[in-house]
Amino acid sequence: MALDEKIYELRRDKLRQIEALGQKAYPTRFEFTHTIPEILLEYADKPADDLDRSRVPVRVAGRIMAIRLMGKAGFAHLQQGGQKLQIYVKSDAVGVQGFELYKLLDVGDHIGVSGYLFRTRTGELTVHVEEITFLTKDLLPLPEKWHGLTDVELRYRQRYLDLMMNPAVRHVFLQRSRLVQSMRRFLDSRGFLEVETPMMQPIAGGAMARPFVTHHNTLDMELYLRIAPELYLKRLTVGGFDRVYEINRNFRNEGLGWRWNPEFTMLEFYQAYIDYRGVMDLTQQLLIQAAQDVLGGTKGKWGEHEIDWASSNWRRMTMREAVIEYWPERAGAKPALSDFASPDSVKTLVARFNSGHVHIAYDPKEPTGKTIVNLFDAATEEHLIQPTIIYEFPTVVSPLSKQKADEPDWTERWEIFAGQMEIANGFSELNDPEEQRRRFAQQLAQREGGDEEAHQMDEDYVRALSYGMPPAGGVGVGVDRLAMLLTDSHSIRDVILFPLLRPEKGSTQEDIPK
RNA sequence: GGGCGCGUAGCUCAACUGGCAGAGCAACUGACUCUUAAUCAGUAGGUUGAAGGUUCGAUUCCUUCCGCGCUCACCA
Repeated sequence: MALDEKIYELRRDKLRQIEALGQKAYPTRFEFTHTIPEILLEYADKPADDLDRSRVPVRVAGRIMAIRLMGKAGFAHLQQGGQKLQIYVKSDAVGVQGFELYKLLDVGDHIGVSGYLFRTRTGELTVHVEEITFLTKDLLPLPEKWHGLTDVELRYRQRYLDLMMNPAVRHVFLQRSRLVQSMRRFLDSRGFLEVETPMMQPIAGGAMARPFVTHHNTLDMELYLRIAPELYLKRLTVGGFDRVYEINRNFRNEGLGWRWNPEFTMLEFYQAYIDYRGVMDLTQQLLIQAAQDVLGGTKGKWGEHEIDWASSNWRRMTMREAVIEYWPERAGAKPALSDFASPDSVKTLVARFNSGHVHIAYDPKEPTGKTIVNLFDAATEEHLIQPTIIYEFPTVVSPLSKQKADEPDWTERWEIFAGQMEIANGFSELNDPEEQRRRFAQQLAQREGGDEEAHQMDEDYVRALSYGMPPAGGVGVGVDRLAMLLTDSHSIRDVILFPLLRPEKGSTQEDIPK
């Protein structure tokens, strides 16, 4: 028998003894006067004399995180809302039966106590307990008390223990919640309507990624988990919702990594009658507001760096300007704008870039715009720590964006980078149905050329555009990555409560031997 | 899929060059009515991830497998 099974049995036995003392094993409620955070807020600064004079009566509940027994008295710490409060239990005050109950308690149990507040000799605010109410038994032992839980796998698999034992982890998820609230407040106050669009889609559109596939039995049809809500949100702008947004999960069947999780949360919003410049400004404001709401200021620690979200610290440059700006010294003289103009000149640029130590893959068959994006990623991404807006993206990688009026090979599209991550993507929405059909056809050709991520044709979407979609700007914001940046977390798994893990052995039906 | 690293008690970690598998916490028993990493005395807890190999002898060296982490590739 493993130790935790022994402890389980021992504690079940204690639970029976607790019942024998007249307590319910799993009571349904406990009336409290304060939460532990409320008590700390109200009485943390009250001197001992005041407490003795007023004898503040309290009823509080919490989980026992430490317990010390000394003959006929003892101390314990209760935890609630991530905060701890000490209780003092002595036989004289709780009676023989009450003290028998106290002796049957373990670290991890939930109890409620009533009594009054006082300060110990060392000055710690403490509840002088007069009655203990047993609430719930912890049948399994908690992690070790001062090293806590550090095993990364256990932290993710048993996040509840992680949250219980590691206050910093709890704080990250509180911050994440604040972030989402901030974004909702920002958009709601500007007249945006929050909507929910399909997660299961017959065509996985709106981004370039491999989708998850599932099957609906009654309709006997293949469905894809969405890779983006984009095409549905834009159908809503056709329907007359001029300002819409959605905060929800996307699913992409790709690799995992420090900034990639197969399911991730994205904010997408669309506003009619403004272009990519309009949503660029709006998104910058949204991010600054979010930073202020989460950080309480504009500056946040990011590893060895400090990211400053203040508007004065943002930079804006075109993709081509960025490649020029961050062109590595060892690759020779900086390119000129004209070097991006033709397939041949871009090919020469790649050759020059690769003559340095860096090397990017180059496929002569791929469209020139794709090559330029590869060049951009290789040359600049590591430099983009502070908030930076990169605008004007090649048309060939932007099948849903409007072209620049004077340069049809380029679109009115931008991305925001910070902490070496892409965190937002926006553009003037392509609303010409015929051009949209041509772009889809172009994507199909790439798909036939072996690009599994190329966009699929969506006839219903083209039909919607044919009814006339107002000019609009739209944006996607990676909520998880933004949460990482605002909480100094360096793995996306640290901002997702239950990140995807390989299933635990013995956790599924198939693993159980017959 | 490639590379690097890790796997020892429930948790956090030791074990020298290959030589009797250990400590703290948690657990159990006892003492203790202001402790807070409570203290003191005692008890129990292990197929060292698995299988095989080398060796008088393997936690240690080798091989394969399993699991996990990091990283690269894929991810516009």
